[in-house]
Amino acid sequence: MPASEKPARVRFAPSPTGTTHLGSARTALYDYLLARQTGGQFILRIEDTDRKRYVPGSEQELMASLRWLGLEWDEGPDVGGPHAPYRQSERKHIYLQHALELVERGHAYYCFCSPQRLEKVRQEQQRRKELPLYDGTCRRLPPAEATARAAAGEQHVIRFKMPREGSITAHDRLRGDITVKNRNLDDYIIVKSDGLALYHLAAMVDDHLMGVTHVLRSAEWLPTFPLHVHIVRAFGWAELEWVHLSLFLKPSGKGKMSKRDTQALKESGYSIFVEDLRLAGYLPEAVVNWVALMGWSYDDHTEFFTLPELVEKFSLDKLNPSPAAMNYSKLDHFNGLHIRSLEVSDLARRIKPFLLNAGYYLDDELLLQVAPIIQKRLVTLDDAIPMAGFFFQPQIAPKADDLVGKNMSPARSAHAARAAYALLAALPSISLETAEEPLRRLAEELGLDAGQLFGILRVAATGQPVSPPLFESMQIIGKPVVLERLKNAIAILEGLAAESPHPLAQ
RNA sequence: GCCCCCAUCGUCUAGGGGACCAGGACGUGGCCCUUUCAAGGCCAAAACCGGGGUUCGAAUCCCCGUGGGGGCACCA
Repeated sequence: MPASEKPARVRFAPSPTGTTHLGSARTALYDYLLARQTGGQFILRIEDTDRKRYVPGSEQELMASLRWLGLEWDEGPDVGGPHAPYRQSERKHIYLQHALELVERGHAYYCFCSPQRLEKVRQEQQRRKELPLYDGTCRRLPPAEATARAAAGEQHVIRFKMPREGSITAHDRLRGDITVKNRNLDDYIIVKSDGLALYHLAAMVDDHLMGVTHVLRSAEWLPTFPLHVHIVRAFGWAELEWVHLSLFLKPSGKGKMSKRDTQALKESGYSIFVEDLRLAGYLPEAVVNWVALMGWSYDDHTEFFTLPELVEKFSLDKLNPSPAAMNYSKLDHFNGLHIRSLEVSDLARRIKPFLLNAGYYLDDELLLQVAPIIQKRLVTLDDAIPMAGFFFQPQIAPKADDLVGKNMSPARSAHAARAAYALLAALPSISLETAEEPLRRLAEELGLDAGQLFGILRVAATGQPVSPPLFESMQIIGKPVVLERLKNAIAILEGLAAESPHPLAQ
């Protein structure tokens, strides 16, 4: 185990504004891995300071998705912890108190400008192709006057008083030192007129109060990163270890996912939402494995990882700063790999809800027999429905054309089926051991390829031209039912032969 | 427009001055195996954005271009 990091207290801090997507899942995964690897804590904090964007139910979905992925947190809104509450909307007074401290110490000031005026200023700046920054009107107010006006109840916000000169250098774990001139930074609003803090203040206050050591977040935060460091330094708090993770790009690699891309992706059967992937039959193990490898690598030859293995092998030093396009065919590959590594009973357990959902009556014993023969063939759990649904249907309805053997006439197919019926009927039971050899000999006697005969039997017994292995399937279906279905197939083939316009065609 | 980040096969990546006519994985093509479909095995095609430096030597370090991406809210 790499002991390079001290016990890390990390936080995953999503805002409850929508459905959990893969980018969040990866951040949470890395948080979890770092915490578990170093013997630290994984904190879940809900950043719900913007009540306008709050989506009811998203918090529940978020927690369900994290738990589905196997990422349990040590402290959070539902499990509590030493720094509760873990929901920012419940910590309003804490932020306000800290903002006032900043005002008193000259690092922040009251601003009484109306949103309308600010909008006008911004438009003018943009027309003049300038950086749209606050023009500093209230920054020049005498502090005593500003405090008096605020105390008198005048509408106001609190802005951070950005130094006008010089620059700030902050360290990012993946990119090294990042230096920005202070004049390119704004006097950001840190407390809104409703008294609630913005992310910039709230997150920094919480990270400090909660003893967070490492901040892992998306690279989208890089532009405001210097502001956050300014705030931390204004308070005189300990510097954090900043890790800005690479962005996730849409599969084409051209930019991040938009609403439209998200919809288009769904139509092709994939999704960036964890919930959708679960519903589509992906294993949490596969999603974790796939997402872990987008922006992180171990060595050249190992790519298959379980969560415990990732806890052991993960390292911040192997993180890659460049944006990564999502490769869904690789997700499919990982899903197949993880499905194949499952115990049969586990696989059966996971397939069950998909079969049930598709309306198939479920016999657990039967499912346990079916699972091993489809295990190598599944890409998603959902694939079990078209692949093995017939096992759970009392009736099958093979298509007449499918029953005709390859390069054979209906009459000849019927003849072959009758011969196979006689052979199988005489067997004590049907299995690979008992039926394969005799059937191969029969094919030879009939002048057929084994594939031609087996094809007819496959469609007759399973109702479909593509199925799990024939003998294993027939064994599961059972001799009486196989014979009954074969009889039915013979009847269909004979009917087809009777109406055939080419009686001589063989 | 301004600020910031990034830059190796189609995609995810290894590589941190000589071990690289650049390795692995997905995908693609071919072959083998084979009762269908898979799985598995083998093989192949496929990349260091460009230009300058530094150096005996650069995919690797520096600079400049170019390209791509992100951000510029009383959102997070």
